Amino acid sequence: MSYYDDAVSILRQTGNRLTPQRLLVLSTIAESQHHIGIDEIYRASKTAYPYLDLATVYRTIHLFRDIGVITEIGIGDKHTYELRTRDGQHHHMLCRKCEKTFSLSPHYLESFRASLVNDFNFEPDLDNFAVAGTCTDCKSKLN
Amino acid sequence: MSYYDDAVSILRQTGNRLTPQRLLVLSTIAESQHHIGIDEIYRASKTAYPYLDLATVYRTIHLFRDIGVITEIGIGDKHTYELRTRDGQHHHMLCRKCEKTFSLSPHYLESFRASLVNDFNFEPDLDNFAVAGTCTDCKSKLN
DNA sequence: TTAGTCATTGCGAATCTTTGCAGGTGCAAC
DNA sequence: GTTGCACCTGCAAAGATTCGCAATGACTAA
Repeated sequence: MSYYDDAVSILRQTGNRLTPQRLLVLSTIAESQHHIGIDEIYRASKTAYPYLDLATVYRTIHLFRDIGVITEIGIGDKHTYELRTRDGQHHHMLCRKCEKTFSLSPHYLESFRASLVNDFNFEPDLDNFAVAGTCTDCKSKLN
Repeated sequence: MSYYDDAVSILRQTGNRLTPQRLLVLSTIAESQHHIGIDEIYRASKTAYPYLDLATVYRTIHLFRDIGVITEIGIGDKHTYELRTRDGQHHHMLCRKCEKTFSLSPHYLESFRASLVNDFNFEPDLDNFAVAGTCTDCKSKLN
């Protein structure tokens, strides 16, 4: 349960309170094996605590995103979320056609980041990084 | 008025119709000097044609985005739009603190794109590309 | 352990975005 | 110039997201 300790310390460090609702939403995301959407987070969490309000889920998700506990991935117009772990840091490629997602090692972005820092003194926040495009399978199906 | 010709031909090529509403929205975006949000597009276009419906603006914007006539830039949770010109192709860096945006030449992404194509045979769509981060000014103010 | 403070919650309402449908209209074919 | 048809639009209603506020409860300090 290291995600729990990490998240707790981040919440503490940033001066936020540990509430049952937040921990519930956190565990729902952590236990999901894939990216999970707001609606699913709400539904799953609500079974554990029926008084949970949708607005609270939205607020919690945005908080978690802003303090770096979770990663937001834009799939089309829909947003999904995923726990951000200290070690397993990765980015995403997602296919516009089949909507499958693929992981991407951070090293692919390192030279890009370096050039922005060097040339513009701009520090990009690439934590929530996702590229859309066309995957191998869908490319071959095009012919 | 080359944006007009470009957009018209793209609409034609993709089998879409040229309607007054679409041309109106197009010109509103083209005449705006900066990124422009849905609400502003609606307000400005509605003065020219009061029957224009918000739903039509949304549908038009999404169409334009999907066929590549405009670029969508996510600023925080808000989306803004900008005309995509053949020659002046560029990407964006946007500062989370001051919300200013900066242009980025496509060449910064070329090696990134190339490595995705080589290593994964994944063709990224980087047309609508924007990175968030911290700009020079805001970085220096942090101290 | 207790009390006080202030962030957080649930609720309802406001706002923003999308959808379904019936009528209108661009455009291709004649 | 006319016609036909599929695409578009405006409208209204649904769905998604955010906001305002009063009550609650997590945390700090003693």
